[in-house]
Order: sequence, then C-alpha cells, then structure tokens
Amino acid sequence: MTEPHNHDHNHGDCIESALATAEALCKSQGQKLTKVRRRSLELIWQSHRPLGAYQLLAKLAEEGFNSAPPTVYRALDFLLSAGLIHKVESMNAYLGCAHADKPHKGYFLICDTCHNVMELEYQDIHNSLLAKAQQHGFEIRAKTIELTGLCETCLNQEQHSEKISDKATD
Amino acid sequence: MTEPHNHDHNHGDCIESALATAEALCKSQGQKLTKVRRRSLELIWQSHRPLGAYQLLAKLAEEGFNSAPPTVYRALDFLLSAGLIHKVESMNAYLGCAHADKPHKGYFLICDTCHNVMELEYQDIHNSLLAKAQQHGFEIRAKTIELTGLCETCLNQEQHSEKISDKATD
DNA sequence: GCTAATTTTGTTATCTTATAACATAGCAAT
DNA sequence: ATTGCTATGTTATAAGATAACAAAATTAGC
Repeated sequence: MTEPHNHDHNHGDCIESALATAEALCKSQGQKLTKVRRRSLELIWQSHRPLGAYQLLAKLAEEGFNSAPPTVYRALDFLLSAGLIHKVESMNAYLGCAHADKPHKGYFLICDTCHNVMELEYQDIHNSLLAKAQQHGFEIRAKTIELTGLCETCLNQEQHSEKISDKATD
Repeated sequence: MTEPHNHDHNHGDCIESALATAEALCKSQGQKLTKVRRRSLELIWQSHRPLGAYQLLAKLAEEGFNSAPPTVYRALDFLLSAGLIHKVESMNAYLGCAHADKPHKGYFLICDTCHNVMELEYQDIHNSLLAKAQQHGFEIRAKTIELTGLCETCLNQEQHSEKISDKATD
C-alpha cells in the first residue's frame, strides 16, 4: 500500500517534493511546466484540501495572472492529464496527487467535517474491482472512488462533544 | 451480490416495480411521493441511462410542470434522500436506484461509449474498504464508486471494428 | 538568424449545473 | 377556522465549465 497523505507533517517538504517530481516528470516526457501550470500545482498543494477551479483562479488573479476561466481550466487539464493532480468529482475540486511518479489506482477518504483528504491505494481492492467488473464483461479504464465520512480527529472531537452535551442534559 | 441492472430485459416491468417500491417506501416512512416527485422518478427510470437535472426539467416542462430549476432540484433532493435514485458524480446525472428497498452499498460500471450504467454490489469489497478505512481511523458514511470503461457490447464492437480497419490497412 | 509550424496564452461570450431567498399554496391537526 | 407545517412558485444569481477565435511565445528546420 501507499502511505496516506494525511498532512500530519511538515507540508512544505511535501509541496517541494511534489514540485520536484512534477518538474522531472514533465521534463522526461517533453512537456512544459509553464509558469501558470507550475504555480497552479503549487497553490493546489498549498491548500491542504481540494481546491475549486474558481478558488484557484482567484489566487492566480491576485498574483497577476490572467483571470479568465480558460486560464485555470487549461492548467488543470494539463495537470490532470500529466497525472499530477486528481479531480474529486463529488466536490468539483482538485487535489495534488501524492504519488504522481508511479502509476496508481488510488482512492480518497474525504472528511465531511474538516474536508481533509487522504489518498490511499490498495492493490487487492483494485484487483477485486477489476475481477468483479470482468465477470460482467466490463473493462475498467478509470476509477472514481470517493469515500466520505469522518477522519480520526473529527471523530474523536465529535465523541468528545457528545459526552459534554450528555452531561449538560443530565 | 445483487444482479446488475443492465437493462437487457423488459424495462417497463422494472420501472413499474421501482415505482411500486417507491410508493410503499414513502408510505411506510410517512413521506409524500407527490406528482412531480413521482413523475421525476418515472422519467429518470425511463431514460435507461443517467439523466441530467436540466434534461429532466425539460421533460417535466413539456408535461406542464413548472419549469424553473428549483422544481427539479427539489424533486431530486427528495428522491436522493429517500434512496430512490443515485447521483453519478462524474456525470452530474441521476439514475434510478435498482435496490431502493434495502440498504445497500453499491457501485457503478459506466460505459464510456453507450453510457449505460450497471449498479453492482459486493459485500466483500464493501467490507474491505471499511476495514482499510478503519485502519486509518476513518469512519465511512458514504461511498462514491464510479468505474468507467467499456461494457461487453461496446468492447466487442470496438474489437470488431479494429479487425476491419486492420484488414483495410493491410 | 529567419521563417514556418506548433504550442501556449489571451479574450469574449456562452453554456451547464446548482442554490439562495422569499412568496404563495396546500394540507393536516387541534 | 386557525395555526403550523410542508410543498411549490418565482426571481435572481452563484458556481462550474467550455467554445471559438485572436495573439503571443516557443520550437524546429533551414
């Protein structure tokens, strides 16, 4: 499996490494990580949670980039097809990919409360899905797996506040 | 597992049964399946593939229902929360739920070519996902699993046309 | 270096999807 | 009948995404 990207760490490092990976990846594939694209990727990483296209656009505009929608959607398209970001379909938002360097078939755990996202990967689940699909003659080409709920932190907080309100109503 | 709802059958029957299930379900929960709601559900079922909100709105408008967006979104919200339809996030479209009568944790196989959708359910995959999430302290409350690719029919057609074009370029 | 071809960005307009906010109508219980 | 609740009508707008064409920048071939 791949370690979750849970942001419980120095996030600056992981932005840097993501950017470095991106540079290398683009170079090796003869693709250009232009200013807008690079800065978009950086801003997406900095946000810690999925970023909407228009949120990103606003940030870019603040920095003097062109502020028309196509600017941001082009950057997003590029980053998506390079595998450097993912789109979270259930949020219409975009997220830095934690393992852009290798092909992967991950899924997301999205916290309803804090909106943090973990990107996970388990080969066995992926294989199970492939196998079941194949039983129906279906050939999977892309997966969208988005699991929403409560992360450990928010779950604890919720249980804590329940206890308090229990006492209050005693 | 649940049988896939692949529409290779008399679809009229399955609309009827879905409507009957819906009636019963609403009744038992003291919820009202009003005209718009009922007709929306019916139209969604009739379409055979995920239906967009504004497509549905147009159909409703043709039949004399109010044609402003809130009308359709309210109906969709009701049907969604009653578990009678699903939203396919990756398509922004809505689909009749094939097993509204029992709690279920399904996923979708969506054909890129014909846009037909199969709703599947496998308890073992669901359990695996729950277990893996739990390892990270995460409590899953909802799942969006949308697998896109090629269904059996379209896969065969593609292979067939490849053979033809092979011959053509020989 | 110069030109042509390709890729990227700028610009304007528009389309699709979804919701906010407030008014009215229908219905159910006392 | 009056009250209160639920559902619907209505207007406006927010949010997400793309089409189409023009200009600029980059790259490749000479």
